[in-house]
Amino acid sequence: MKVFNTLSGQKEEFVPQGDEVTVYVCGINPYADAHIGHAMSYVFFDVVRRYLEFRGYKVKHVQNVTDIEDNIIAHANKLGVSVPELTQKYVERYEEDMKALNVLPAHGFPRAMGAIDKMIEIVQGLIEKGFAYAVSGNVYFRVRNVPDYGKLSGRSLEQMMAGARIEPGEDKEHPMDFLLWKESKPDEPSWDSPWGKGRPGWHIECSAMSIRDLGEQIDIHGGGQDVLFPHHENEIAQSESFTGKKPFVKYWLHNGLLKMHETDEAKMSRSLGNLITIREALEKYSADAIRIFVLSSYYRSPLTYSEETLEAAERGAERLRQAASRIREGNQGEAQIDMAGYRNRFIEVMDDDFSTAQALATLFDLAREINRADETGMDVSKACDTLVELAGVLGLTLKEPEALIINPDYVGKLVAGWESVEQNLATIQTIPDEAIRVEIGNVVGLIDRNIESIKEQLGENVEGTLVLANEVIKAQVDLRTHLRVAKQFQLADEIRDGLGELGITLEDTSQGTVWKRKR
RNA sequence: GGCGACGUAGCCAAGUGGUUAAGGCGGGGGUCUGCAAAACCUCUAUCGGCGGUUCGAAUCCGCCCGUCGCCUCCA
Repeated sequence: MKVFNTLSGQKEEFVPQGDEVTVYVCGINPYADAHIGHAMSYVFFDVVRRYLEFRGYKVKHVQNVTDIEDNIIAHANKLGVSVPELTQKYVERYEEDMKALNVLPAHGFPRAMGAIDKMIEIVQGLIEKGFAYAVSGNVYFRVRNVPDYGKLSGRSLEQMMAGARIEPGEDKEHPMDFLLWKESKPDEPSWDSPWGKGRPGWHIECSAMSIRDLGEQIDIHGGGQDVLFPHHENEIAQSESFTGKKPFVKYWLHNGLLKMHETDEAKMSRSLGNLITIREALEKYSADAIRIFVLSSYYRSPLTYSEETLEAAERGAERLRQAASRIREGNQGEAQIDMAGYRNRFIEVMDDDFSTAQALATLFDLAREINRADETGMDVSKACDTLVELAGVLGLTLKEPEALIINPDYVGKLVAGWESVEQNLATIQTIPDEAIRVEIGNVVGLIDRNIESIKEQLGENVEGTLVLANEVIKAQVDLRTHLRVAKQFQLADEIRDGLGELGITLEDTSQGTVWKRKR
Protein backbone atom coordinates (compact mmCIF):
# COMPACT_ATOMS: atom_id res chain seq x y z
CA MET A 1 0.00 0.00 0.00
CA LYS A 2 0.97 3.58 -0.58
CA VAL A 3 0.71 6.56 1.73
CA PHE A 4 1.33 10.23 1.12
CA ASN A 5 4.24 11.28 3.27
CA THR A 6 4.33 14.97 4.09
CA LEU A 7 8.06 14.67 4.60
CA SER A 8 8.75 13.69 1.00
CA GLY A 9 5.71 15.35 -0.49
CA GLN A 10 4.74 12.23 -2.37
CA LYS A 11 3.09 8.88 -2.12
CA GLU A 12 5.45 6.21 -0.91
CA GLU A 13 5.22 2.47 -0.57
CA PHE A 14 4.31 1.72 3.01
CA VAL A 15 6.95 -0.47 4.66
CA PRO A 16 6.86 -0.49 8.45
CA GLN A 17 10.12 -0.76 10.30
CA GLY A 18 9.22 -3.70 12.49
CA ASP A 19 6.57 -6.32 13.09
CA GLU A 20 4.39 -3.85 14.86
CA VAL A 21 3.30 -0.64 13.17
CA THR A 22 3.84 2.22 15.58
CA VAL A 23 1.38 5.05 15.23
CA TYR A 24 1.35 8.29 17.16
CA VAL A 25 -1.54 10.67 16.66
CA CYS A 26 -1.60 14.18 18.03
CA GLY A 27 -4.32 14.27 20.64
CA ILE A 28 -6.32 16.88 22.41
CA ASN A 29 -5.73 19.73 24.79
CA PRO A 30 -8.64 19.08 27.12
CA TYR A 31 -10.09 22.43 28.12
CA ALA A 32 -13.27 22.38 26.01
CA ASP A 33 -15.46 19.94 24.13
CA ALA A 34 -14.04 18.51 20.95
CA HIS A 35 -15.54 19.85 17.75
CA ILE A 36 -16.25 18.44 14.32
CA GLY A 37 -12.76 19.32 13.17
CA HIS A 38 -11.39 16.98 15.80
CA ALA A 39 -13.89 14.38 14.69
CA MET A 40 -12.56 14.65 11.17
CA SER A 41 -9.01 13.96 12.27
CA TYR A 42 -9.76 11.18 14.73
CA VAL A 43 -12.24 9.44 12.47
CA PHE A 44 -9.66 9.44 9.69
CA PHE A 45 -6.86 8.08 11.85
CA ASP A 46 -9.27 5.54 13.25
CA VAL A 47 -9.79 4.33 9.71
CA VAL A 48 -6.03 4.25 9.16
CA ARG A 49 -5.70 2.01 12.17
CA ARG A 50 -8.67 -0.20 11.28
CA TYR A 51 -7.42 -0.58 7.75
CA LEU A 52 -3.88 -1.48 8.80
CA GLU A 53 -5.32 -4.14 11.07
CA PHE A 54 -7.64 -5.33 8.32
CA ARG A 55 -4.57 -5.74 6.13
CA GLY A 56 -2.98 -7.92 8.76
CA TYR A 57 -0.66 -5.51 10.51
CA LYS A 58 -0.31 -5.43 14.24
CA VAL A 59 -0.70 -1.83 15.27
CA LYS A 60 0.33 0.05 18.36
CA HIS A 61 -1.54 3.30 18.46
CA VAL A 62 -0.69 5.98 20.99
CA GLN A 63 -2.44 9.29 21.32
CA ASN A 64 -1.26 11.97 23.70
CA VAL A 65 -3.25 14.17 26.01
CA THR A 66 -1.60 17.53 26.48
CA ASP A 67 -2.93 18.35 29.90
CA ILE A 68 -0.65 21.24 30.74
CA GLU A 69 -0.21 24.34 28.59
CA ASP A 70 -1.17 28.01 28.49
CA ASN A 71 -4.75 27.64 27.29
CA ILE A 72 -5.55 25.06 29.90
CA ILE A 73 -4.15 27.16 32.70
CA ALA A 74 -6.05 30.18 31.43
CA HIS A 75 -9.34 28.30 31.24
CA ALA A 76 -8.88 26.71 34.63
CA ASN A 77 -8.20 30.08 36.21
CA LYS A 78 -11.19 31.62 34.51
CA LEU A 79 -13.46 28.86 35.77
CA GLY A 80 -11.90 28.80 39.18
CA VAL A 81 -11.05 25.11 39.06
CA SER A 82 -7.75 23.29 39.24
CA VAL A 83 -5.99 22.22 36.08
CA PRO A 84 -6.45 18.49 36.77
CA GLU A 85 -10.14 19.01 37.51
CA LEU A 86 -10.63 20.77 34.22
CA THR A 87 -8.62 18.37 32.10
CA GLN A 88 -10.11 15.27 33.69
CA LYS A 89 -13.59 16.48 32.89
CA TYR A 90 -12.83 17.11 29.26
CA VAL A 91 -10.82 13.94 28.82
CA GLU A 92 -13.86 12.02 29.98
CA ARG A 93 -16.16 13.94 27.69
CA TYR A 94 -13.76 13.35 24.83
CA GLU A 95 -13.80 9.62 25.52
CA GLU A 96 -17.60 9.66 25.41
CA ASP A 97 -17.55 11.52 22.11
CA MET A 98 -15.12 9.07 20.55
CA LYS A 99 -17.11 6.11 21.76
CA ALA A 100 -20.24 7.61 20.25
CA LEU A 101 -18.40 8.06 16.96
CA ASN A 102 -17.23 4.46 17.08
CA VAL A 103 -13.58 5.51 17.20
CA LEU A 104 -11.45 2.74 18.66
CA PRO A 105 -9.53 3.82 21.73
CA ALA A 106 -5.78 4.09 21.25
CA HIS A 107 -3.65 1.55 23.08
CA GLY A 108 -2.34 4.32 25.25
CA PHE A 109 -3.31 7.87 26.12
CA PRO A 110 -0.19 9.23 27.82
CA ARG A 111 -0.55 12.58 29.51
CA ALA A 112 2.00 15.34 29.40
CA MET A 113 1.92 15.70 33.16
CA GLY A 114 2.96 12.09 33.45
CA ALA A 115 5.97 12.52 31.20
CA ILE A 116 7.76 15.42 32.86
CA ASP A 117 10.74 13.24 33.78
CA LYS A 118 11.23 12.17 30.19
CA MET A 119 10.94 15.74 29.00
CA ILE A 120 13.57 16.94 31.46
CA GLU A 121 15.81 14.10 30.37
CA ILE A 122 15.48 15.12 26.73
CA VAL A 123 15.99 18.81 27.42
CA GLN A 124 19.06 18.04 29.44
CA GLY A 125 20.38 15.78 26.72
CA LEU A 126 19.84 18.49 24.15
CA ILE A 127 21.77 20.97 26.26
CA GLU A 128 24.64 18.53 26.62
CA LYS A 129 24.77 18.00 22.88
CA GLY A 130 24.72 21.70 22.19
CA PHE A 131 21.22 21.77 20.73
CA ALA A 132 19.75 23.79 23.53
CA TYR A 133 20.70 26.52 25.97
CA ALA A 134 19.29 27.86 29.18
CA VAL A 135 18.71 31.53 29.79
CA SER A 136 17.62 32.24 33.34
CA GLY A 137 14.74 29.76 33.89
CA ASN A 138 14.00 29.19 30.20
CA VAL A 139 15.54 26.63 27.89
CA TYR A 140 15.53 27.21 24.14
CA PHE A 141 16.19 24.91 21.25
CA ARG A 142 19.05 26.10 19.03
CA VAL A 143 17.53 25.93 15.57
CA ARG A 144 20.69 26.91 13.72
CA ASN A 145 22.42 23.74 14.77
CA VAL A 146 19.97 21.68 12.76
CA PRO A 147 20.90 22.03 9.09
CA ASP A 148 17.73 20.38 7.83
CA TYR A 149 15.37 22.38 10.03
CA GLY A 150 12.25 23.08 7.97
CA LYS A 151 12.32 19.86 5.99
CA LEU A 152 8.81 18.82 6.97
CA SER A 153 7.05 22.09 6.25
CA GLY A 154 9.18 22.79 3.20
CA ARG A 155 10.65 26.06 4.30
CA SER A 156 14.08 27.27 5.15
CA LEU A 157 15.17 29.45 8.01
CA GLU A 158 15.81 32.24 5.51
CA GLN A 159 12.28 32.00 4.15
CA MET A 160 10.84 32.02 7.61
CA MET A 161 12.91 35.02 8.54
CA ALA A 162 11.60 36.80 5.45
CA GLY A 163 8.13 36.58 6.89
CA ALA A 164 7.18 39.69 8.74
CA ARG A 165 5.53 37.98 11.65
CA ILE A 166 8.51 36.92 13.64
CA GLU A 167 9.38 38.85 16.72
CA PRO A 168 12.75 38.14 18.23
CA GLY A 169 12.50 36.90 21.78
CA GLU A 170 14.39 39.00 24.27
CA ASP A 171 16.76 36.31 25.36
CA LYS A 172 16.85 34.04 22.33
CA GLU A 173 19.98 33.59 20.26
CA HIS A 174 17.93 33.31 17.10
CA PRO A 175 14.36 34.45 16.45
CA MET A 176 13.29 30.96 15.38
CA ASP A 177 14.63 29.26 18.47
CA PHE A 178 11.74 27.79 20.41
CA LEU A 179 11.03 27.11 24.04
CA LEU A 180 11.69 23.66 25.45
CA TRP A 181 11.22 24.51 29.10
CA LYS A 182 9.45 27.51 30.47
CA GLU A 183 9.99 29.23 33.74
CA SER A 184 6.68 29.22 35.57
CA LYS A 185 4.96 32.14 37.17
CA PRO A 186 4.36 31.89 40.91
CA ASP A 187 0.69 30.82 40.72
CA GLU A 188 1.08 28.31 37.92
CA PRO A 189 1.54 24.56 38.08
CA SER A 190 5.26 23.87 38.08
CA TRP A 191 7.84 21.14 38.39
CA ASP A 192 11.36 21.20 39.77
CA SER A 193 14.03 21.04 37.13
CA PRO A 194 17.75 21.70 36.77
CA TRP A 195 16.71 25.18 35.58
CA GLY A 196 14.42 25.96 38.46
CA LYS A 197 10.68 25.69 38.80
CA GLY A 198 9.07 25.50 35.44
CA ARG A 199 6.87 23.65 33.00
CA PRO A 200 7.22 22.13 29.54
CA GLY A 201 7.40 24.14 26.37
CA TRP A 202 4.94 23.66 23.55
CA HIS A 203 6.37 20.75 21.58
CA ILE A 204 8.48 18.70 23.91
CA GLU A 205 5.67 16.57 25.31
CA CYS A 206 5.04 14.79 22.03
CA SER A 207 8.70 13.96 21.54
CA ALA A 208 8.95 12.67 25.08
CA MET A 209 5.88 10.46 24.96
CA SER A 210 6.51 9.22 21.46
CA ILE A 211 10.07 8.18 22.32
CA ARG A 212 9.11 6.78 25.70
CA ASP A 213 6.04 4.82 24.61
CA LEU A 214 6.80 3.88 21.01
CA GLY A 215 10.55 4.12 20.63
CA GLU A 216 13.06 6.47 19.10
CA GLN A 217 11.88 5.87 15.57
CA ILE A 218 8.27 5.27 14.72
CA ASP A 219 6.31 4.45 11.59
CA ILE A 220 3.44 6.90 11.44
CA HIS A 221 2.81 10.22 13.08
CA GLY A 222 -0.51 11.85 12.34
CA GLY A 223 -2.25 15.11 12.97
CA GLY A 224 -4.03 18.00 11.34
CA GLN A 225 -2.27 20.21 8.84
CA ASP A 226 -2.49 23.03 11.34
CA VAL A 227 0.09 21.38 13.58
CA LEU A 228 2.51 20.70 10.77
CA PHE A 229 4.38 23.89 11.54
CA PRO A 230 5.75 24.66 13.97
CA HIS A 231 4.68 21.75 16.17
CA HIS A 232 5.74 18.76 14.09
CA GLU A 233 8.72 20.54 12.60
CA ASN A 234 10.02 21.20 16.08
CA GLU A 235 9.27 17.68 17.21
CA ILE A 236 11.51 16.38 14.47
CA ALA A 237 14.28 18.82 15.32
CA GLN A 238 14.34 18.05 19.01
CA SER A 239 13.78 14.29 18.68
CA GLU A 240 16.39 13.67 16.02
CA SER A 241 18.88 15.92 17.75
CA PHE A 242 18.33 14.09 21.01
CA THR A 243 18.45 10.51 19.74
CA GLY A 244 20.86 11.12 16.88
CA LYS A 245 18.64 8.86 14.79
CA LYS A 246 16.84 9.73 11.57
CA PRO A 247 14.11 9.62 10.74
CA PHE A 248 12.21 10.23 13.94
CA VAL A 249 9.07 9.37 11.99
CA LYS A 250 9.04 7.41 8.77
CA TYR A 251 5.65 8.56 7.48
CA TRP A 252 4.03 11.85 8.39
CA LEU A 253 0.31 11.95 7.67
CA HIS A 254 -1.63 15.19 7.84
CA ASN A 255 -5.34 15.57 7.37
CA GLY A 256 -6.89 18.68 5.84
CA LEU A 257 -8.84 21.04 8.02
CA LEU A 258 -12.52 21.47 8.54
CA LYS A 259 -14.07 24.75 7.61
CA MET A 260 -17.27 26.08 9.02
CA HIS A 261 -19.90 27.03 6.53
CA GLU A 262 -21.94 29.74 8.06
CA THR A 263 -24.65 30.40 5.52
CA ASP A 264 -26.84 27.45 6.49
CA GLU A 265 -26.69 28.24 10.13
CA ALA A 266 -26.28 31.96 10.03
CA LYS A 267 -29.29 32.53 12.26
CA MET A 268 -28.20 30.03 14.81
CA SER A 269 -24.56 30.92 15.24
CA ARG A 270 -23.85 34.53 14.69
CA SER A 271 -20.88 34.58 16.97
CA LEU A 272 -17.49 34.45 15.43
CA GLY A 273 -16.42 31.15 16.94
CA ASN A 274 -18.73 29.19 14.72
CA LEU A 275 -17.77 25.86 16.18
CA ILE A 276 -19.99 22.84 16.29
CA THR A 277 -19.08 20.31 18.91
CA ILE A 278 -19.24 16.61 18.32
CA ARG A 279 -22.02 16.41 20.87
CA GLU A 280 -24.11 18.95 19.03
CA ALA A 281 -23.61 17.15 15.76
CA LEU A 282 -24.54 13.80 17.29
CA GLU A 283 -27.86 15.22 18.43
CA LYS A 284 -28.77 15.74 14.81
CA TYR A 285 -26.88 13.09 12.91
CA SER A 286 -25.90 9.49 13.42
CA ALA A 287 -22.27 8.52 13.93
CA ASP A 288 -22.37 6.68 10.63
CA ALA A 289 -23.51 9.85 8.89
CA ILE A 290 -20.74 11.90 10.46
CA ARG A 291 -18.20 9.30 9.45
CA ILE A 292 -19.53 9.15 5.91
CA PHE A 293 -19.34 12.94 5.78
CA VAL A 294 -15.69 12.83 6.79
CA LEU A 295 -14.77 9.86 4.64
CA SER A 296 -16.49 10.95 1.46
CA SER A 297 -13.60 13.16 0.48
CA TYR A 298 -9.85 12.77 0.36
CA TYR A 299 -8.42 13.20 3.83
CA ARG A 300 -5.81 15.74 2.77
CA SER A 301 -8.39 18.08 1.29
CA PRO A 302 -10.18 20.65 3.38
CA LEU A 303 -13.79 19.86 4.17
CA THR A 304 -16.64 22.25 4.78
CA TYR A 305 -19.26 21.58 7.39
CA SER A 306 -22.79 22.25 6.24
CA GLU A 307 -26.20 20.99 7.24
CA GLU A 308 -26.93 20.10 3.66
CA THR A 309 -23.88 17.89 3.30
CA LEU A 310 -24.55 16.18 6.62
CA GLU A 311 -28.16 15.53 5.60
CA ALA A 312 -26.89 13.95 2.41
CA ALA A 313 -24.51 11.79 4.41
CA GLU A 314 -27.38 10.69 6.64
CA ARG A 315 -29.44 9.66 3.65
CA GLY A 316 -26.47 7.75 2.36
CA ALA A 317 -26.05 6.03 5.72
CA GLU A 318 -29.70 5.02 5.59
CA ARG A 319 -29.20 3.58 2.16
CA LEU A 320 -26.36 1.38 3.36
CA ARG A 321 -28.29 0.35 6.48
CA GLN A 322 -31.26 -0.59 4.36
CA ALA A 323 -29.14 -2.90 2.23
CA ALA A 324 -27.32 -4.37 5.22
CA SER A 325 -30.62 -5.28 6.87
CA ARG A 326 -32.15 -7.05 3.91
CA ILE A 327 -34.24 -10.12 4.55
CA ARG A 328 -31.58 -12.71 4.34
CA GLU A 329 -33.24 -15.87 3.19
CA GLY A 330 -34.45 -15.93 -0.33
CA ASN A 331 -36.19 -18.80 -2.03
CA GLN A 332 -34.50 -18.37 -5.39
CA GLY A 333 -31.08 -19.62 -4.36
CA GLU A 334 -28.03 -17.72 -3.41
CA ALA A 335 -27.40 -14.39 -5.09
CA GLN A 336 -24.56 -14.41 -7.59
CA ILE A 337 -22.62 -11.43 -6.40
CA ASP A 338 -18.90 -11.13 -7.04
CA MET A 339 -17.89 -10.56 -3.43
CA ALA A 340 -14.20 -11.07 -4.12
CA GLY A 341 -14.46 -8.39 -6.76
CA TYR A 342 -15.89 -5.87 -4.32
CA ARG A 343 -13.41 -6.81 -1.66
CA ASN A 344 -10.48 -6.46 -4.06
CA ARG A 345 -11.74 -3.14 -5.31
CA PHE A 346 -12.10 -1.93 -1.74
CA ILE A 347 -8.54 -2.99 -0.94
CA GLU A 348 -7.16 -1.54 -4.13
CA VAL A 349 -8.54 1.93 -3.50
CA MET A 350 -7.75 1.92 0.21
CA ASP A 351 -4.22 0.82 -0.60
CA ASP A 352 -3.87 4.01 -2.57
CA ASP A 353 -3.35 6.39 0.33
CA PHE A 354 -6.66 5.57 2.02
CA SER A 355 -9.01 6.59 -0.74
CA THR A 356 -12.03 6.39 1.50
CA ALA A 357 -14.25 8.20 -0.99
CA GLN A 358 -13.76 5.40 -3.47
CA ALA A 359 -14.10 2.81 -0.75
CA LEU A 360 -17.51 4.25 0.06
CA ALA A 361 -18.45 4.19 -3.61
CA THR A 362 -17.61 0.48 -3.56
CA LEU A 363 -19.97 -0.03 -0.64
CA PHE A 364 -22.77 1.84 -2.38
CA ASP A 365 -22.34 -0.25 -5.50
CA LEU A 366 -22.45 -3.42 -3.45
CA ALA A 367 -25.55 -2.16 -1.65
CA ARG A 368 -27.32 -1.63 -4.94
CA GLU A 369 -26.48 -5.10 -6.08
CA ILE A 370 -27.74 -6.56 -2.81
CA ASN A 371 -31.04 -4.71 -3.14
CA ARG A 372 -31.41 -5.82 -6.71
CA ALA A 373 -30.80 -9.47 -5.88
CA ASP A 374 -33.04 -9.29 -2.84
CA GLU A 375 -35.92 -8.04 -4.94
CA THR A 376 -35.73 -11.10 -7.11
CA GLY A 377 -35.99 -13.25 -4.00
CA MET A 378 -32.42 -14.45 -3.83
CA ASP A 379 -30.49 -15.14 -0.68
CA VAL A 380 -28.20 -12.18 -0.09
CA SER A 381 -26.92 -13.07 3.37
CA LYS A 382 -23.31 -13.55 2.32
CA ALA A 383 -23.25 -10.29 0.42
CA CYS A 384 -24.75 -8.53 3.42
CA ASP A 385 -22.00 -9.97 5.58
CA THR A 386 -19.39 -8.63 3.18
CA LEU A 387 -21.04 -5.22 3.16
CA VAL A 388 -21.10 -5.06 6.94
CA GLU A 389 -17.53 -6.27 7.18
CA LEU A 390 -16.11 -3.74 4.73
CA ALA A 391 -18.21 -0.95 6.22
CA GLY A 392 -16.75 -1.95 9.55
CA VAL A 393 -13.26 -1.25 8.25
CA LEU A 394 -14.45 2.32 7.81
CA GLY A 395 -15.89 2.20 11.30
CA LEU A 396 -19.50 2.21 10.10
CA THR A 397 -21.91 0.13 12.16
CA LEU A 398 -24.87 0.26 9.77
CA LYS A 399 -27.12 -0.16 12.78
CA GLU A 400 -30.44 1.58 12.96
CA PRO A 401 -30.40 4.67 15.17
CA GLU A 402 -31.72 4.24 18.69
CA ALA A 403 -35.40 3.50 18.68
CA LEU A 404 -36.79 6.46 20.54
CA ILE A 405 -35.70 9.48 22.45
CA ILE A 406 -38.18 10.10 25.18
CA ASN A 407 -38.72 13.63 26.34
CA PRO A 408 -41.87 15.49 27.43
CA ASP A 409 -42.19 17.09 24.05
CA TYR A 410 -42.10 13.74 22.34
CA VAL A 411 -44.63 12.16 24.65
CA GLY A 412 -46.87 15.17 24.21
CA LYS A 413 -46.89 14.69 20.48
CA LEU A 414 -47.53 11.00 20.85
CA VAL A 415 -50.58 11.58 23.03
CA ALA A 416 -51.90 14.44 20.94
CA GLY A 417 -51.43 12.44 17.76
CA TRP A 418 -53.42 9.56 19.12
CA GLU A 419 -56.22 11.71 20.49
CA SER A 420 -56.65 13.33 17.15
CA VAL A 421 -56.92 9.94 15.45
CA GLU A 422 -59.33 8.64 18.05
CA GLN A 423 -61.78 11.46 17.41
CA ASN A 424 -62.36 10.11 13.94
CA LEU A 425 -62.67 6.48 14.85
CA ALA A 426 -66.47 6.64 14.86
CA THR A 427 -66.44 5.81 11.18
CA ILE A 428 -65.28 2.31 11.91
CA GLN A 429 -68.85 1.50 12.92
CA THR A 430 -69.59 1.45 9.22
CA ILE A 431 -67.21 -1.41 8.60
CA PRO A 432 -69.34 -4.34 7.55
CA ASP A 433 -67.03 -7.11 8.75
CA GLU A 434 -67.74 -7.64 12.41
CA ALA A 435 -64.55 -9.57 13.10
CA ILE A 436 -62.49 -6.62 11.96
CA ARG A 437 -64.57 -4.23 14.03
CA VAL A 438 -63.91 -6.32 17.11
CA GLU A 439 -60.22 -6.55 16.33
CA ILE A 440 -59.97 -2.82 15.92
CA GLY A 441 -61.86 -2.26 19.13
CA ASN A 442 -59.36 -4.40 21.00
CA VAL A 443 -56.36 -2.56 19.65
CA VAL A 444 -57.92 0.79 20.37
CA GLY A 445 -58.56 -0.29 23.91
CA LEU A 446 -54.96 -1.35 24.31
CA ILE A 447 -53.68 1.95 23.04
CA ASP A 448 -56.04 3.88 25.30
CA ARG A 449 -54.84 2.01 28.37
CA ASN A 450 -51.20 2.58 27.48
CA ILE A 451 -51.77 6.23 26.81
CA GLU A 452 -53.39 6.58 30.22
CA SER A 453 -50.42 4.89 31.88
CA ILE A 454 -48.02 7.13 30.04
CA LYS A 455 -49.84 10.22 31.24
CA GLU A 456 -49.74 8.94 34.81
CA GLN A 457 -46.04 8.17 34.98
CA LEU A 458 -44.73 10.91 32.74
CA GLY A 459 -41.56 12.34 34.14
CA GLU A 460 -41.32 9.73 36.88
CA ASN A 461 -40.53 6.51 35.13
CA VAL A 462 -38.50 7.19 32.02
CA GLU A 463 -37.78 3.54 31.28
CA GLY A 464 -41.41 2.59 31.69
CA THR A 465 -42.57 5.45 29.53
CA LEU A 466 -40.20 4.36 26.82
CA VAL A 467 -41.57 0.83 26.86
CA LEU A 468 -45.15 2.05 26.78
CA ALA A 469 -44.43 4.48 23.99
CA ASN A 470 -43.00 1.66 21.93
CA GLU A 471 -46.12 -0.37 22.68
CA VAL A 472 -48.34 2.46 21.54
CA ILE A 473 -46.43 2.84 18.32
CA LYS A 474 -46.54 -0.87 17.62
CA ALA A 475 -50.24 -0.96 18.35
CA GLN A 476 -50.90 1.98 16.09
CA VAL A 477 -49.05 0.26 13.29
CA ASP A 478 -51.17 -2.80 13.97
CA LEU A 479 -54.34 -0.76 14.01
CA ARG A 480 -53.40 0.81 10.73
CA THR A 481 -52.94 -2.60 9.18
CA HIS A 482 -56.47 -3.57 10.20
CA LEU A 483 -57.82 -0.31 8.86
CA ARG A 484 -56.09 -0.92 5.54
CA VAL A 485 -57.64 -4.34 5.30
CA ALA A 486 -60.98 -2.68 5.93
CA LYS A 487 -60.13 -0.08 3.26
CA GLN A 488 -60.30 2.73 5.79
CA PHE A 489 -57.43 4.48 4.08
CA GLN A 490 -58.14 7.93 5.38
CA LEU A 491 -57.80 6.78 8.97
CA ALA A 492 -54.80 4.64 8.10
CA ASP A 493 -53.09 7.63 6.55
CA GLU A 494 -53.89 9.75 9.58
CA ILE A 495 -52.04 7.30 11.78
CA ARG A 496 -49.11 7.26 9.42
CA ASP A 497 -48.99 11.05 9.34
CA GLY A 498 -49.23 11.24 13.10
CA LEU A 499 -46.28 8.89 13.50
CA GLY A 500 -44.46 10.88 10.87
CA GLU A 501 -44.71 13.86 13.20
CA LEU A 502 -42.73 11.82 15.68
CA GLY A 503 -40.03 11.15 13.13
CA ILE A 504 -41.25 7.65 12.43
CA THR A 505 -41.54 6.37 8.91
CA LEU A 506 -43.60 3.34 7.98
CA GLU A 507 -42.68 0.94 5.26
CA ASP A 508 -45.26 -1.52 3.99
CA THR A 509 -43.31 -4.50 2.80
CA SER A 510 -44.36 -7.91 1.65
CA GLN A 511 -43.39 -9.11 5.12
CA GLY A 512 -45.68 -6.63 6.82
CA THR A 513 -45.27 -3.09 8.01
CA VAL A 514 -42.05 -1.98 9.67
CA TRP A 515 -41.41 1.32 11.33
CA LYS A 516 -38.19 3.21 11.49
CA ARG A 517 -37.01 6.21 13.31
CA LYS A 518 -35.59 8.79 10.97
CA ARG A 519 -33.10 11.24 12.31
C1' G B 1 5.63 39.58 2.31
C1' G B 2 6.99 34.04 2.30
C1' C B 3 5.33 28.84 1.59
C1' G B 4 1.47 25.73 -0.20
C1' A B 5 -3.32 24.09 -1.86
C1' C B 6 -7.73 24.19 -4.56
C1' G B 7 -11.53 25.49 -8.69
C1' U B 8 -15.20 18.64 -11.99
C1' A B 9 -23.16 18.34 -12.82
C1' G B 10 -28.19 22.11 -8.49
C1' C B 11 -25.00 20.48 -3.90
C1' C B 12 -20.94 17.12 -1.78
C1' A B 13 -17.08 14.53 -4.27
C1' A B 14 -13.70 10.58 -7.04
C1' G B 15 -10.70 10.47 -11.29
C1' U B 16 -4.58 13.30 -12.70
C1' G B 17 -2.55 11.58 -20.50
C1' G B 18 -6.56 7.66 -24.32
C1' U B 19 -12.44 4.27 -20.24
C1' U B 20 -19.45 5.08 -21.32
C1' A B 21 -15.81 11.46 -16.46
C1' A B 22 -16.91 6.86 -9.90
C1' G B 23 -20.20 7.32 -5.85
C1' G B 24 -23.66 10.05 -2.57
C1' C B 25 -27.55 13.85 -2.05
C1' G B 26 -31.18 16.50 -4.86
C1' G B 27 -34.33 16.75 -9.30
C1' G B 28 -37.27 14.59 -13.85
C1' G B 29 -39.58 10.09 -15.88
C1' G B 30 -40.95 4.92 -14.96
C1' U B 31 -41.83 0.00 -12.06
C1' C B 32 -43.94 -1.59 -7.39
C1' U B 33 -47.91 0.40 -3.81
C1' G B 34 -54.91 1.84 -2.08
C1' C B 35 -51.66 6.12 -1.53
C1' A B 36 -46.95 6.44 0.51
C1' A B 37 -42.14 4.79 2.19
C1' A B 38 -38.15 1.76 0.82
C1' A B 39 -36.10 -0.49 -3.38
C1' C B 40 -35.20 -1.10 -8.56
C1' C B 41 -34.86 0.93 -13.81
C1' U B 42 -33.86 5.44 -16.44
C1' C B 43 -32.45 10.61 -17.50
C1' U B 44 -29.61 14.73 -15.26
C1' A B 45 -21.41 17.32 -16.43
C1' U B 46 -16.88 17.73 -21.24
C1' C B 47 -14.10 19.18 -16.20
C1' G B 48 -12.92 28.23 -13.86
C1' G B 49 -11.02 31.27 -18.46
C1' C B 50 -7.34 31.87 -22.42
C1' G B 51 -3.14 30.02 -24.87
C1' G B 52 0.55 25.99 -25.49
C1' U B 53 2.77 20.73 -25.56
C1' U B 54 0.80 16.05 -27.68
C1' C B 55 -1.80 11.66 -32.61
C1' G B 56 -4.75 12.48 -28.07
C1' A B 57 -5.61 16.58 -21.86
C1' A B 58 -10.32 17.36 -16.86
C1' U B 59 -5.43 15.18 -16.36
C1' C B 60 1.29 18.21 -18.47
C1' C B 61 3.20 23.69 -19.14
C1' G B 62 2.29 29.21 -19.06
C1' C B 63 -0.75 33.33 -18.05
C1' C B 64 -5.33 35.23 -16.10
C1' C B 65 -9.70 35.11 -12.84
C1' G B 66 -11.61 33.18 -8.25
C1' U B 67 -11.50 30.55 -3.35
C1' C B 68 -8.64 28.82 0.75
C1' G B 69 -4.82 27.13 4.31
C1' C B 70 -0.20 27.74 6.99
C1' C B 71 3.66 31.19 8.56
C1' U B 72 0.81 32.67 16.09
C1' C B 73 -2.34 28.25 20.57
C1' C B 74 -5.25 24.96 17.33
C1' A B 75 -6.93 18.00 14.87
